[in-house]
Amino acid sequence: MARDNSAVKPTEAELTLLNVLWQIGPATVRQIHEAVSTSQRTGYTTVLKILQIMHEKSLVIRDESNRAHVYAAANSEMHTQSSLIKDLISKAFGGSTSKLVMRAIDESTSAQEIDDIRQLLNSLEK
Amino acid sequence: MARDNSAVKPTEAELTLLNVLWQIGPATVRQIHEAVSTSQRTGYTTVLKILQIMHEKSLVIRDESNRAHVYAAANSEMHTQSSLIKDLISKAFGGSTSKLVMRAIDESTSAQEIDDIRQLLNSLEK
DNA sequence: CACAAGATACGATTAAGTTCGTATCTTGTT
DNA sequence: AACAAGATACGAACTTAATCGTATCTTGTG
Repeated sequence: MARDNSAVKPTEAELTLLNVLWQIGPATVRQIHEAVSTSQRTGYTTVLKILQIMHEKSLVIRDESNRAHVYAAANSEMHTQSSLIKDLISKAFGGSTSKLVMRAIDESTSAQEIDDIRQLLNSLEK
Repeated sequence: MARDNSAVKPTEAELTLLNVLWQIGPATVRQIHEAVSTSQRTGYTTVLKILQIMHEKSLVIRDESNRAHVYAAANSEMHTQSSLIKDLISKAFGGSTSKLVMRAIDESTSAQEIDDIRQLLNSLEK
């Protein structure tokens, strides 16, 4: 029986690749490697290997119909973000969402962002 | 030259011990081990070893004046929470605090917590 | 002052994550 | 059909984390 992927927490390197996939959509190893290379130096086979491991963990799906396999994130960015945030809330904030929000907002938070958050709260009124 | 501890991200096991220290204050290995044992089975020397490593990393300070060393968190809970949250925002939310807050609040968030967050926003008005 | 209780120190083991070199396979083109 | 380009697969090396057994040290008490 395959492990439920929604419980798997991506590692740091894996998260980097997921960010690429969420941004550019399904892509070949070459494309992913190129995208990653703009911000860091990483070998092609390293990216390949990590994608293969992610495939085993079901963090990505892949289309093998062409010679160059096409990888895509198995879960949405939203879903993964929620899962990461819940993990942090339980491990470092005693389960309190409001404490986390309090720590998240600080002097470096722009007025625009604070406004966005206010809007969100208002939309919860109903 | 010693590494700046504010850049060190505690591992999961380390965070567990820090949570204990923040809760009960400076404590001996035995006390920490006892506190941890209520929720998980961990060997005494395992706790000791992790504390020693944390000491090397300057995540904790220790008073060696008594035979049983007394450990204390080197940084406040607030400081560490802020640092963990910033790390997550940059790695999984493209640097957007508002996106993180949006994901943090969901159907499981209590009315009380939402109210607390609203209060926080109001206090930012000025 | 010896000893036992209980403390720290140390080293070994295991697992996971990251990286990359090399081998092998596939396929379009000559 | 052979070759070269470029793809995947595989395995090894290295690092960090986590766990714990054993050795050693310290000290109050008889």
